[in-house]
Amino acid sequence: MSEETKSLNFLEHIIEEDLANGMSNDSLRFRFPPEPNGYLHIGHTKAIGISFGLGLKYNAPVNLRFDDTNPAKEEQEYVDAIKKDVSWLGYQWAEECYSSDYFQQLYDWAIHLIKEGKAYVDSQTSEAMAEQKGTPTQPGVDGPYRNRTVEENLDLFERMKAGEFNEGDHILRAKIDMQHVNMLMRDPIMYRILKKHHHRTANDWCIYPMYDWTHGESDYVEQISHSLCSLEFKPHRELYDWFLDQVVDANKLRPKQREFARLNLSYTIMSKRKLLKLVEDKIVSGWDDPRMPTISGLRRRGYTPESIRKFVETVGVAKRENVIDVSLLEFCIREDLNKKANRVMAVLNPVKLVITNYPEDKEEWLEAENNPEDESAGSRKIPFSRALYIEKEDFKEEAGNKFFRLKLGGEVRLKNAYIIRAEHVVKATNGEIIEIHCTYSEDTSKKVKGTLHWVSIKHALKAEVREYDRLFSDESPDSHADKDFMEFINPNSLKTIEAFVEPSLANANVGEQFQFQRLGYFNVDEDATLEKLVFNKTVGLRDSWAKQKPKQQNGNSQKPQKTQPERKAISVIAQLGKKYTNLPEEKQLKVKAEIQELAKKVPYEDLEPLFGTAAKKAGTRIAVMLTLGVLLKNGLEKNEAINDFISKASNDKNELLVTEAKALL
RNA sequence: UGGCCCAUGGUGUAACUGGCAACACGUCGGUUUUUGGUACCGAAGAGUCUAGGUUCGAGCCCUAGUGGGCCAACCA
Repeated sequence: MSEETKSLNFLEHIIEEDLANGMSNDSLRFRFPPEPNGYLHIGHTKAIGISFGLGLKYNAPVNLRFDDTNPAKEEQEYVDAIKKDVSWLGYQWAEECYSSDYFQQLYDWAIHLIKEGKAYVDSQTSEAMAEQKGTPTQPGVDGPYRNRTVEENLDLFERMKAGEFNEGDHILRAKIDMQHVNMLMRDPIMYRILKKHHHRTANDWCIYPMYDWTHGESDYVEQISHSLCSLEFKPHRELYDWFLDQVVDANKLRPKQREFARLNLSYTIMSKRKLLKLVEDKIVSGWDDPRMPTISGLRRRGYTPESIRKFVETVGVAKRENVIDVSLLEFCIREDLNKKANRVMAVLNPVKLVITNYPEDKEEWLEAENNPEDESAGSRKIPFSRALYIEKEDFKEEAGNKFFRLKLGGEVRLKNAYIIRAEHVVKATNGEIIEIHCTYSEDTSKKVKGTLHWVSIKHALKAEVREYDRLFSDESPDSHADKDFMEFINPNSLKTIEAFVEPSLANANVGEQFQFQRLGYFNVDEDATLEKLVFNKTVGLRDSWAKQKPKQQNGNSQKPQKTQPERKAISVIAQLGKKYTNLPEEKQLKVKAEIQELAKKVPYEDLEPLFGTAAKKAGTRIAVMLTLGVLLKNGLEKNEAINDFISKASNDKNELLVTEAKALL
């Protein structure tokens, strides 16, 4: 088990430190706390992966806790969907918890706070309270009800609970500090009246606790050691700790909140509210539309749990804002499916190909390997006959020798079958090629450049294939202050094609995944019926030919990559010098030579200012000295500044510098 | 007229108590190949936002600046 130890992320460092400081491994406990008000998306996967991943790593329990404190937005449907998604991802929670399980405890603690004079009932309008709250740059002011007596507060709060008041009449607030620099500490609301049916507690309660009052206390009840959430909760930490301070028992574990940067994916959005809009506006067919970044969407699209977990792991955890390129997600799914998906042949944009020397009524069933990556996948038989379909793209009447596919007079291999030669084409009146006539040879041992996939027309099955493109045309659609994300909707994100697939697919099951050879990975959509197959394109294969084509079009086109302006030689030298004294001798020689080479390009005007380099920066001075040496050798006259610089350096305490200086004396 | 957080190749993440900036994706080239896939080999690409400071030595510590993000819902 001497696997190379992977470096730890900052959360793991925190845990290691806690462990080193005496926390026992047994007290490690994590939680994933979604609000059941929508579907989970790829962004949540990161949070899930972090907490559950830590649970796996430290062999610690992880709770799934539904943060259900707002009955106006939450529904059982979402609870079920979330549970399904988390288990589908392959994680097992220790306990299924609900914030609503703690309503009574929270209420009791609230009473305690009131009695301590740390919470009070406010009876103003929300507008009035907002006004008193101030702004980030202006302190707030105390409201008129702030100093109600404990008795009055107790009485009012009990009557709030008893349902005597209407929504909005009163709220319970913590009494902290209206002038606090952190807005969240300006007497935050703990309870509001909500006369709504709750999906679990039904009508037992008409007062509901707010997030801040609930979250830390729930972590405490569950004895969560590390409560991990995304960065926007950082300002809440102070409140989290304040609320905890009011109730913790010194003998029990005190949870700590730590924050990480949430995941952003290029060309998509990650906000539940905005995703909901796509659903409501019928831009997509539902939360599980294969174009959606939801877990259910990705699942339907053909992403595997393994690939998503790999993705999250690869992405890492830190505190910096990030936008991850979708290409990484695509890499993860390709890598996984390459190993798992059986290969089949399907033609998406067909053109008819007739093998003129193949008998009209003959058919053969040829052996085809199911997966070259997996011997145990075995093989199957596929039918071959005189009339086939191949991809339109795979034939050109004329083409250069970079084109490995079929052209007139050229030979190509039909995958798992014979080698054919294109003899001539039949065109429609509009010039479109409608048939390619070929001859075949049974000798399959010959080397040819290209191999094409195909289906036998007589045996092929029709299938609907849905190809997806990104939903948005902008890399970061919801981060434009001046534009709405809806403006970037890609109108062509779904393309439906009538395709022809090999007959072995007749009994493919919903969800089953295949590689359509040379095209990509596809799975059977749930819309498929006995009569009609429906496939989703999960992701295409890497295609280095597709990348070639644009290059050829604009001739010897220049790369789109930005060429960086060349750095000034002197700044490179200074950079190199900085580390000079720190290097092992061998490398020093290398760098020295490098500096001397660069020095040839340095004008004296660039060099002189560096004579003033602080005495301490020996490395830089050495680099300057080396450069100067080259300039002098190339005919530069010594002047006062130069002599001064050299003489000072030759008396330096750094031996390397002294050596170089003396060489110039 | 504030507070907090962040800053390393195109992207993301590393770099242990300060000591030769690494890994993955992507890009480019090559080898193999009955998938222009896979696998394998190789290359380019950052000198760590800027300016100071501490140090023999700074991506890492300190100060200031710059840039970005977050903070004013009876949402979570």
